[in-house]
Order: sequence, then structure tokens, then C-alpha cells
Amino acid sequence: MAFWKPGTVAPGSTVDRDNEKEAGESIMAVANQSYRYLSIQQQRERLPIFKSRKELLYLVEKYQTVIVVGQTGCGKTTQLPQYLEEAGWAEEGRKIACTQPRRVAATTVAGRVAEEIGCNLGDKVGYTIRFEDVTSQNTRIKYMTDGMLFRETLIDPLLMDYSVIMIDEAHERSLYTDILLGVLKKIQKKRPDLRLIISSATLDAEEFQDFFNTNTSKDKFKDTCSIISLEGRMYPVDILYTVEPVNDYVEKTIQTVFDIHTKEPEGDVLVFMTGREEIDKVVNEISERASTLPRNALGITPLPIYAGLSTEEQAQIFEPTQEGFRKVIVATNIAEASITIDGVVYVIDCGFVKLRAYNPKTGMESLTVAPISKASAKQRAGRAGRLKPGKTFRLYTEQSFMELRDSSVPEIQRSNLAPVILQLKALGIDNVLRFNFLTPPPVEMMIRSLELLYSLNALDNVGRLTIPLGVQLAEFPVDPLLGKVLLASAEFHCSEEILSIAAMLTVQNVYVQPNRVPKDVLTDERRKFWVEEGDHMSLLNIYNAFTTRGKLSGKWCHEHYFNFKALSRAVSIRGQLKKYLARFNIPLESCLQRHGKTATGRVEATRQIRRCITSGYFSQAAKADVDGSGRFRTIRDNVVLNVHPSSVLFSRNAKYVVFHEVIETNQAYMRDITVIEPEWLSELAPHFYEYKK
DNA sequence: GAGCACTGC
Repeated sequence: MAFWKPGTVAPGSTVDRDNEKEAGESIMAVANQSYRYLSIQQQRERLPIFKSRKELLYLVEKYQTVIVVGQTGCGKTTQLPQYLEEAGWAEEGRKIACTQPRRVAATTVAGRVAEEIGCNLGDKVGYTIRFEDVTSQNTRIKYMTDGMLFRETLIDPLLMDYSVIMIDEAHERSLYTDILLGVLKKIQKKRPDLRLIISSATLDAEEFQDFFNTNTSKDKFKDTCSIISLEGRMYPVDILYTVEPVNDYVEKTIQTVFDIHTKEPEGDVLVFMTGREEIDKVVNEISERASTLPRNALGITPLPIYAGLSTEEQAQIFEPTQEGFRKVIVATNIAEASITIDGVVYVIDCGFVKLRAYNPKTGMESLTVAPISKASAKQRAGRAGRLKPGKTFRLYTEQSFMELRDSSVPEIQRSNLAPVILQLKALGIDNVLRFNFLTPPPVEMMIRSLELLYSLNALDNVGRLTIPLGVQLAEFPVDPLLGKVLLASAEFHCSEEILSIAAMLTVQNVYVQPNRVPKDVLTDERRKFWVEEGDHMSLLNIYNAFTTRGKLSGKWCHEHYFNFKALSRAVSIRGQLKKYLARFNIPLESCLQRHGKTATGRVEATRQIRRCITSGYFSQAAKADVDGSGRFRTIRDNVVLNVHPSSVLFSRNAKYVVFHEVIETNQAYMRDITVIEPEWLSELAPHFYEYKK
């Protein structure tokens, strides 16, 4: 292919096998290939990490922190905790923890290790994720999400249960990974016996080392942190760059798919795009042009995958390729680390990703297309080398690749920090501005969040958590604004309704939009559940319909184009939030059941619910422009906002609203909106609005 | 007047 140029490190070079938990280190995967006759012990000894077993154990003995570098596919996630357990680190009732950024990873690895050890899951080996605690008194090795370990610090600030904590996939720099690193560094000062293992990609290892070495630099000259590199196991992936920069990567993608299809041996293709619109375009174009292929040629099956698809639609990509066809999977970033697809030999990488950013000046989040990092590019390329030697086509020049950031901006630098600040305060870290972050978030973002927490009355005027409100908001596993609404529901006598609304706001993708169904059919179906008061009350209707006449069934969701997975999750979340309300002594009351028998009672009840929502979301209020353009402006800062087209209130004439969130793409859109009366703002949040007016 | 990357408690 004349348009392509091999990368200078390309032929024969190996790329890390990205997600060793799915296949790479699995002894079962190995067993299925050629070592079926080996005992489990023999299989474990064949993994690349086994050669480093002694050295690893020596380092953990000697150093407080050990950084285990990259080269995934070596077995570190499943083997390292077992080595530690075998060496006695889990004796005397102590546990070994291993954190993962994603729930699926925690559960699947735990299952695999339990099988290797030959115990029931939840016995010697277990896992803990939100809504599922599969551990017992006997549990010695505990896999968990990073968010869950952070929750545990609120209960046991020194994490005394654990002798070793392994933070896996630290290079991903998830929000909770970053917070945990800061908190664990503090804990280490008080617990010299605690061992930390940070598993990271090569590029960040020294940053982690510098971070942990500063703990003791003042009086000792010896390092307390060591790095070890492990070799991985995966097939080589050739990397090809374009010779010239690409203007239209959607078109270039389609060309490349056909080039691969007509010139390369068999093997499926995985394409990385940024979002739904591009994916649909690529899939449609491929289908159309596929009909022009010669009659006797191999067929081509394009399939989309992104989070907004229903479970059934997502499942299609895992079905075996039809005889005589080549599968082309067109994906968002979901395929970079969350979903693993077997059979991929070719990867096409457009070089971009959609990222969420937080603007502290407006308090708005934006969703923008940005170039990926070198680490992401490497991760994407690695998806081609799981089955056999593969090829990755990067739709950018090698020069552009060299100019990419080494790794993505950590999540903590682009998030709303209000929840983080509350939780750090609850841990007794009063001066959050001086908290030891691996990479500190911008100071103005911290200050904006502190102001917001003060206006919610979660912090007092010297920045301490208020009692009980601030303390309760820190405990609640929801955003502080939503937490405030939940707590205020006592006053408005509508906790039953608010629980359902809060659960529905917390899950994503309540609606599914199958491509085969015409848009007006979808809209008509949705209107059956919609009410003029806005999205919150409509979500409540959907929740109630799902749990009563919908009988919690997948079939009902399918018929009405709702996402079954999302609604089921809402039911679990509601249950969890209900337990918190019970703990905070907030009575369960339903104003709709009490007053909803008559029309006027119903109107009054929904007013109460909307007032309750306003008592938490008063800072996110907007007023319609008088020109009838449908545009709004935030009441305090005059920022222009539009109604999101998915909202109940799209193309309806509301005057004053509060909104759950704003997503800024080409324009700023409010999502999940409720109609309010302006007097409620001065009544419920005079401190916030008094200088206006 | 017209749009929805991905996680986590």
C-alpha cells in the first residue's frame, strides 16, 4: 500500500497485550491451546511473571512501594496476589487487596484466581464492587474497584485490614486511582508495615517513583520505592502510518477497510472512531460499497459498537463471523479497554477520542474531540495482536504520533471536584488545596468547588464539614447536589419519589435508539411517559411504570425502547440510596400517593417534588430568552444554554428551569430539566441569589 | 432550533 509508511519501530516489534485479564495471562486460555495436560501449578509456572517471582517477593519485603511496570500479558494481576499470599503476606487475618478501575475486571479476575486456587469465589478469593460484596471472613485475596477501596478509607482510615495493596492499571489514572495514591501515601507514613504495589505502563513509572520516594527523603538517603519491569506475551503488531496528514478520517477509514479487505489475509478489523454519528456513517458506507465487491469475493459485515446500544445490539459483535465474511467492528473508545473482541487482526485508529472536560468558570462540562495520547495509541494497536501477528493502520503521520502527549490528562484534572473535596474532608484532610495529589487539579477548579459546597451549606465559613449535612453528603454515593435533594426530601415529604428520580438520574442511557426504528415512532413512544413539568417527573413515570406494570421485565423495556440494563441498575441504586436515607433517619413518604387521588392534589404534589429538586439544584437555574428562540441563560452568570434535543422540554415553552447537567458540544445543552417558578429560587436559596434582583 | 466518549461509589 503506497500511502502507508511503516513506523520506525514497527516490523516485528511487540506491543503490550493490553488487557491480560481477558486472555493473555489466563492459564485457562493457555490450557485451551496446547498445555491442557499440565497441572494448574505447571501452567502458572509457564507464565512470564514466574521468572520474576523471587525478585518480586524480595522487593516487596525490602521496599514500602514497588512499581511493577507494564509489559502486560505477563500475569501480574492474577499471579502477584497469589505469590504474596503464598509467601505469608495474608497471615494473621490480614488481606491482600488488588484494585481495578472497572467492575468487570474485578469480578472476572477474582473468578479466575479462585479457580486457580481451587476455592469457591468469596472464600479465600473474593471481590467487592458496588452492590456486590462476594467476600467472607476467610477471604485473603480481595479484588475490588478503586472506588470501593476509597470508600473503605472512610470507614477505616488506615486500612488496617490489608497488609499489601496493589493498585492495578494505575497508568489509566482514573479519578479514584489518583485520590487513592495520595491517601495511601499519607497512610504509609503511619503504617510502615503496609506495602504498596503500583502496576503501571512504562511511560509513567518514574513519575510514580518520584511521588512515593519523597515520603522519606528528609532523613534517609535510601529509596523506599523500587521499579521492576516484567516481560509480556503477545504477538507482534506492525504499525503503519500515513505518509501525508489525513483530512477526512471517516472517508480514509472506509478506504482503508476496503484496502485491507481486498489485499490482506483473513482476520477481523477493529476501527476506532469518536462517536455515534461517525460510526453510523462508516457502517452505512461500508454496507453500500460492499455491494460493489465482486460476486465471488469475501463478504464484509460492518457492525457498530458503543455504550448507547442495547445489550442485544452490543452482543452482535461477539457472534462468530459468518462463513465467507470478514467482520468490521466500528467502535468508540469502549473497545480500547472495556470490551475485548476476539479475532481482531487489523486495527484502524483515527487518532481521536471524545473527552469530557470541566470548565470551572461556568461549571459546565464539555464533550470535545481531542487527539489521543501515545499510551492510548499503543493500547489500541495492541488490540490487533491478541490472536496472531497483526497490523495497525494509524490514520496520521508518524510525525503527528511523536507530537502526541505521552498519556491522557488525568481524570482528576478535568472533573467536578466537589464530591472529591467532600470525601477528603471526611477523611480529616482539611486543607485540600495542599493535599498531595500526584498531579494537582487546577486551583481555580478547587476554589469553584469549595464555593459551591459552601453555598449548599455542606461546608461552613472556615471550610469545615457541617454537621450533619456536610458529613452526610460526604457519605452519600451521589453528587452533592443530588445528595442535598435526597436529604431535603424529608422536609418536602416526598422521599419515595426523590429516591426513584435520583436513581434514574444516576444511570446513563435510559432510552435506546435502535437504527431500524423511525425517529417519530420513538418519539411517540416516549411521549406516553412524558409530562409537561419536565424530565425529572417523566423519569419518575418511567421508573414507576417499569416496576409496576412493566414487572421489571426486559420484554417490556424492549417494547417501549427503554434500556433494560439501565432501568434494572436504577432499581439497585434506589435500594442502596434508600438504606442511606434510613441511616440518616429520613422517613419514607410519598406525596403522590398521599395527595395524588385528585387532580389538584396531584398538581400540588408535583410542585412539592419540583421544589425539593430546586432546593439542591438552585445553582443550576436558567431563564428563557424573551425572543422565543428557545435559548436560555443561567440566572447567575448569564451563560447561554440550549435545551438538549432528548429532553421532554425540547420545543416547549418553559420560562424558568433547573437542570441536572450541561453538556457542551458545538453548543451548550442542558440535560434533565425541570420547570420551576422563579420565586422558589429566592425562597429556597436566598444566600445564592440575594445580590441579584 | 436538532444531539447523545467512557468509567466509578
